[in-house]
Amino acid sequence: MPADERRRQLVEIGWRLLQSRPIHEMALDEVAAEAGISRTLLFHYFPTKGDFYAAVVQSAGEHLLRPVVTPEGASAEERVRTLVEGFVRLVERNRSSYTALVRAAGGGDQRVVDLIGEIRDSLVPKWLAAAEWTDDDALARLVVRGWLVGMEETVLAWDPRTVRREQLVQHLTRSLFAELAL
Amino acid sequence: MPADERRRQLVEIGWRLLQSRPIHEMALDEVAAEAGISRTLLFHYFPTKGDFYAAVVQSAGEHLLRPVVTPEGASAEERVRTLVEGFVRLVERNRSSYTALVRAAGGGDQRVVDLIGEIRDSLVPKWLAAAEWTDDDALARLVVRGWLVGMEETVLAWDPRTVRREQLVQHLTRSLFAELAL
DNA sequence: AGCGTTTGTTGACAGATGCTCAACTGGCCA
DNA sequence: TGGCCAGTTGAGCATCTGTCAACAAACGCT
Repeated sequence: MPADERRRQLVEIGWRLLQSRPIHEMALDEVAAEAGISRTLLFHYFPTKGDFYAAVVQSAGEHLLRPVVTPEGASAEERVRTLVEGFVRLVERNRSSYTALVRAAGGGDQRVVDLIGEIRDSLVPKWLAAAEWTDDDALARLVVRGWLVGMEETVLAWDPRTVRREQLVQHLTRSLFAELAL
Repeated sequence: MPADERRRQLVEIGWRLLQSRPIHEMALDEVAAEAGISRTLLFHYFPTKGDFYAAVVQSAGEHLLRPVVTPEGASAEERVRTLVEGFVRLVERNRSSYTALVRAAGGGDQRVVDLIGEIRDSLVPKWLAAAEWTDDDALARLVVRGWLVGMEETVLAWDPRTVRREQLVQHLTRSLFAELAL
C-alpha cells in the first residue's frame, strides 16, 4: 500500500479509537491490529507515539473545523448567529469527536497542546471578521480567544432539556458583541 | 510512618512532580524514590496510578482554590473585581501549578475530568453570590460556568506586555455582569 | 511472658507497551 | 540479470504498571 494512503488509514483508525478512549489507553498494538499491520510498521510512519497522536489531532481539527467558514449575511449579528448556530450543530452531531478533541487540548503531549492552541488562534480572526470588528488589537484577540473557549465549554456542558437551543444560540451571539463592546 | 502522614507526603510529592511533567511522564518509580520507599508501598496506599493521580488533583484543587472566597465589599462590582483580581494574582503566583491543574482537566482519567468539573461547579455559586445574582436558573449557571472557563483561558493566555493587568481585570469584571445581563 | 493479629514494608515476578534493529520481499529500472 | 528502494516484519530490549507472598515491628489479649 502506498505511503500516504497508509498514513491516512492509520490516522483515521487512531481518530476512531480516540473517540472511545483517552489517549493513554490507546495502545499502538490496537491501531496496528485494526489496520492489519505490524506495530513496527506503525513506528515506521510515525517515529513516536507522540508523533502519531499529534497527526491524529491535527487531522481531526482540520476535518472538524473546515465547515466553520465566515458566512454570508446582511448584518454582523446575523453572520455571528449563523456561525454560532453552525458550531452548536457541529458539536451536537459530533459530540464524541469534539469532546475527544477538547480532551486532547489538556492531556499529555506539549505539541498537541500547542496544536490546539494554534487551531483556536486560527479561529479568532474568523469570528472577528464575522462580527465586523476591524479594530483587532491584542486585547480584542485575547478577549475573543477567551470567549471562544468559554463557548466551547458552554456548548459541551449544555443540557438541551433545561435550556432551549434557540436560547443558547441567542445568548452566545449577543455575548460576543457584549465582550467586544466592553 | 503513620498512614495518613505517608499519604500526605506522597500526594505532596506527586503534586510537585506534576508541575514539571505531564501525568503520563510521571513514573511511580520516581515518586517512590523521592519518598524513599518502594514502589510496592505506593500501590499499597493507592491501588492504581489513576487513584493516586485523582488524589493529587483533588488535593491540589482544594489548596489552590481555598483562598477563593466571596469577599466583603460595598457594591457587587467591587466584590467581583476583588475576586477577579485575586484570581489573576493566584494564577500569576502559581502559574505552573495552575497550568498543571487545567492540563489535568483534559487528559486521561475520567475521574479526574469529573473532579475538575466538580471544582468548577463549586465555584459558580461563589461568583453568583459575589455578583448578587439571586436568580440562579439553569441558564445563569451555564453562562457563569462558560464565563469561568473562558476567564481561566484568558488569564493563562494573557501576556502582561501587551495588556495591562488593570485592563484585564477591568474587562473580566465587566464581562461577568454583561454576560448575566444579556 | 507468650502468642496472634494488624500494620507498614519489601523483593521478586508477570504482563503490557513504547521503541530499535537487522533482515526479508516484491517491484522497478539499468 | 542484478541491484536498489519502498514497504514490511519478527525478535528483542527497556520501562512501567500492577500482583503475590512474605517479613518485621507494634499492639492487644490471655
